[in-house]
Amino acid sequence: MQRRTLVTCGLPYANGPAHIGHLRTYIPADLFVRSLRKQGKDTTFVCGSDAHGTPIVINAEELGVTPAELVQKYHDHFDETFKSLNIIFDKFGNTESDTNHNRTTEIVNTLIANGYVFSQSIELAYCPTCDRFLPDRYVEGVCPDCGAVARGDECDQGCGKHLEPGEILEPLCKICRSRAEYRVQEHFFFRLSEFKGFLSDYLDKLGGTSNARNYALGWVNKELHDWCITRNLEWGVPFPDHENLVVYVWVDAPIGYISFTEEWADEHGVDWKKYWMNPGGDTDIIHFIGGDIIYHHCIFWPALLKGAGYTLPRAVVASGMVKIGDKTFSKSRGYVVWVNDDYLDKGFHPDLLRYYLASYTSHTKELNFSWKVFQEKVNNELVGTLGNFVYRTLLFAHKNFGTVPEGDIDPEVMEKIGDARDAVIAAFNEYEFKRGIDAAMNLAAFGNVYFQSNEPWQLIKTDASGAGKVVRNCLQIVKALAVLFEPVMPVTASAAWAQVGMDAGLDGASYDKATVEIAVGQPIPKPAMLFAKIEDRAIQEMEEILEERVSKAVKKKHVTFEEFSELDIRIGTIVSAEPIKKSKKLLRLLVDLGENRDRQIVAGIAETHNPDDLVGRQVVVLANMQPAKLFGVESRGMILAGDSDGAILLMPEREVPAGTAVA
RNA sequence: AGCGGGGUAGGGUAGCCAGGAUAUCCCGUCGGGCUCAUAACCCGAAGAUCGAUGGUUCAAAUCCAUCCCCCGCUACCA
Repeated sequence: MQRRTLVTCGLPYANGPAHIGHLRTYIPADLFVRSLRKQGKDTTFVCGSDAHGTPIVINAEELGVTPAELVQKYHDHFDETFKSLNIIFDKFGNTESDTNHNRTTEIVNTLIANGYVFSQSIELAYCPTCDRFLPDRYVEGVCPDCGAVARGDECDQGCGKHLEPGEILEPLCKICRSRAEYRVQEHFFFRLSEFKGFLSDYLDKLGGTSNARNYALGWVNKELHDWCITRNLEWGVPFPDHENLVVYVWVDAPIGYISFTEEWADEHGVDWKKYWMNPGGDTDIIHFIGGDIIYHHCIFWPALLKGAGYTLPRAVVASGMVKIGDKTFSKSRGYVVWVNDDYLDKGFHPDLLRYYLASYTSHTKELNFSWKVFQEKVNNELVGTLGNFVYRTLLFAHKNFGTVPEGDIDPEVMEKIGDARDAVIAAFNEYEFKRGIDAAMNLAAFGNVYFQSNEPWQLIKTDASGAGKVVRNCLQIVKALAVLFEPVMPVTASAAWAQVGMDAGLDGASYDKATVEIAVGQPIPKPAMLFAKIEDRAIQEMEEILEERVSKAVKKKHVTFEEFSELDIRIGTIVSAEPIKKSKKLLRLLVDLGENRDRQIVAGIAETHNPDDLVGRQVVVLANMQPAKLFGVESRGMILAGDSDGAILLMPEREVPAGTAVA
């Protein structure tokens, strides 16, 4: 009995449009699925929109629409965008579907029945000003373990520990910056800690990429905390018997993988349980995800599945993140390239992007997106090597023969093709997409050498059958290239396939077709070029768009005189200055601002200024700066300074009384 | 400072997990060839103490240790 494979992609969050970063996961996954099918493997490919969670609720609120409307909008957007790129899922679902609600409820109930869920009354951050319980990502406070400033769900700058709701100290509402208070509420927890031993064994055997496995093992070897799986929201899957609570989005999102499979199976008369309720059975589940959600897929998710008795994933393939111009993706800073606005709508062919993203570097490494590199790869590799070989071969064949001419296939040529095919298959199966594509591209380069060194354009004058033989060998290579490149560039590969006169489509063609001798007499129609060069102008335009987006993002808005008047800027005299322990940049200053008491101000000038030299100097101070604690020292004001290669302190032209106003 | 990712010819990259004999590929530079092909293609050359030091080994870009540097996020730059 043949094993079947289920491939999934991390669910796009239905809260914004698709950008290039998304594609780093989806394109290789699609490539992988196509490659499996070319090996004759029974493969199903599912994905869908992640519909729940706080950001969607808040964003919908701001836009004046319902969460459901917002989700539908982006669901349709992703669905269309993926299709435009020929990323073809068997099912692209939505975690808000009835199937997913039902499946999530069933799994939660099973976990409860199996004793893996317990309830506990916990204190949760509640903002009296906003009148709501604060989701963890809207809470800021102090890490209970290391004392660093932390986010509600993770001590992201200190010890890196995952924080459960209610753990954080001194909570602050991130929305209105006011002090949050704790209110007691009953919540439900998943006994993740009981799965430590299981996870340790499981991860040892987990397939996929090593970055996922190693990262997760690092966590398992530490301490696993039980996991709060309920939230105060009205949008999501209700927690059984508790109408005011929904299931945490990270529970129902991956369950989407199951429910999408169910929906697909129902539509095709297949039993979904063979996939998901078949532990130790004959199904391989492979998750493709971005490197940012390894924790959820390698820790929480397998524990949930184990606890509820479902099939465990066999592999997790985690892609490296995409950067832009060496900067991390950031919508707010303008470092983003949109799939539609910046690529498809500009008329670039989807296959080019597929090629670039899959072949530039190893799948697990960071990829620094650059229009310049994109252009170089297209023009040199796709146009110069692959496109040129195919076109020169086809045009020569068409002009001189019109059909596939007679002539034996060189054993050396067939061997090269066979080697390339094997290398491509092996590499793709190991998630080494670049290596596989390089192997295919090497075959094209070999084709150019073969054509060049055999000089058919000379032979044709004196020895037509000799030229024919060379041409048939080259056509064989073209045929093989079409097969090998189909997973990467399905549209272009199909075009090449048709151009060598194959009448059946390339879609169902197995890898083995690469070494099936091309039939003599098959018509070779007039070819069209597979790839067009990308002009400098087009790239320049794209670079300008990106630059403009970045500069727009950092541009500051105008302020009114009234707004400016709210700033209390005064001249003060530094009374004392001393370094702050453990900090290399900060000084603790006492400044006379003409008030009863000197102000304590923390300034980040330790690297450029000696404390002793500062005493007695006059500086310009923003006196009504929001007080803040830096390294545990309260700062009530801000010293103004030029920011150029270190701090350049602003000073008055001549000495004035401390407290003199600046306007 | 914490966490993450890196340091391989002028630029960008592969190889590192499973250590071996001329370190990959793309671009650039220099010289040559070809003219079927999208000024494409082919051949050749120069160019790398594989971040540093120490260790393991017959053998290290690859394994171990220590250190340095760069980038990103967060964070002290209030």
